[in-house]
Amino acid sequence: MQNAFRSIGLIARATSIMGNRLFTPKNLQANQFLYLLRILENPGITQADLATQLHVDPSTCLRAVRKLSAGGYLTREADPTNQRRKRLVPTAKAQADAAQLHGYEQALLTVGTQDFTPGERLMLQELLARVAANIEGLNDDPDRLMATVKRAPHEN
Amino acid sequence: MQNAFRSIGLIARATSIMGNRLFTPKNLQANQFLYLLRILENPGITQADLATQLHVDPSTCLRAVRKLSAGGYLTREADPTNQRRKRLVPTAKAQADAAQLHGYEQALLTVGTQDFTPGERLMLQELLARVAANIEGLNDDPDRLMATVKRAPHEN
DNA sequence: ACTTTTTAATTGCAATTGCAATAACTAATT
DNA sequence: AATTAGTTATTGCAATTGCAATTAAAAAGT
Repeated sequence: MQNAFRSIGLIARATSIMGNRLFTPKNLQANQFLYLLRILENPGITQADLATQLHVDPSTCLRAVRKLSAGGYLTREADPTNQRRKRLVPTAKAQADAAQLHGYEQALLTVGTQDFTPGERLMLQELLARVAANIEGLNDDPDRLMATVKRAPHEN
Repeated sequence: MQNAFRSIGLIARATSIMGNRLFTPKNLQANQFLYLLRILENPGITQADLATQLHVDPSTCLRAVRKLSAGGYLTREADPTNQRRKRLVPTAKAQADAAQLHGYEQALLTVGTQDFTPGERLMLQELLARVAANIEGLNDDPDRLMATVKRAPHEN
């Protein structure tokens, strides 16, 4: 049996490529659909919070959001209480695509777990959510992973 | 509960960043350690096969391998039976780092599943391996995913 | 034997990414 | 109130990525 993280990497690369190919006709490359889904579910979210949710660099988030804005999928409204914060609000165009975006996510799950029992499907989602939480915990203490790597380093 | 593929994307991005940071002191950026692990486990593997295993573009694979070669981690030996095939063979330097690379993979698993029972850990690995197989199956029939996306397209 | 098709590795290109540093604004401290 | 520290968004930069097209070699078909 393979280390679970190898499978995770494979699946992530494969689905990213498929998603980008599927949505390029709508000018939604580069995982922009991931950002759009989150904004649709959290209207008014800020870039910083979105970057945290998606585990991408704030600058990466900025550029994806900028492209979505240029494409007419969202507007960036300054928060009256805090001039720096830009609230990301989906447009009607984004709302029109929401169903297809969720349909894509659901299709991935359907095909990816096509031979699963409902119980297995639920189990997978639960276990992965826990792994994600554990990995996010490393953000607050990155050295913990290093400490867990026990073998000798063989420095150059 | 989140769609499993969201968790997969999050985990993949987070671990990729951590891995790159951990191995930059050894000049192993850009997921090169993933390639090196596979080559260590499959000495003599060709670039095409490696690209298939890792689900990356052959050109991406070429450039990662080229950097590993430049860094002294492997040699590229022409296959006598087929002039085109270049067999990738790990060097002693690569062997010396093998333990640390496996240690990193193991550490990821340890931390990522720190609150799991052994049974849950095994279950996760099995379910993910099956998902990976299902997703790879899409390579042979990419339209199947599109067909599964049922919602209306709302073309531009 | 000759042509066509497939395979393996490669290159140019445009686009995305993360990191480091910066700007602008807000909060906290003295 | 003034200075310091922290937050939010941003930009320059170097590096990686996937796609499309190219080269070279092998296999298949005629």
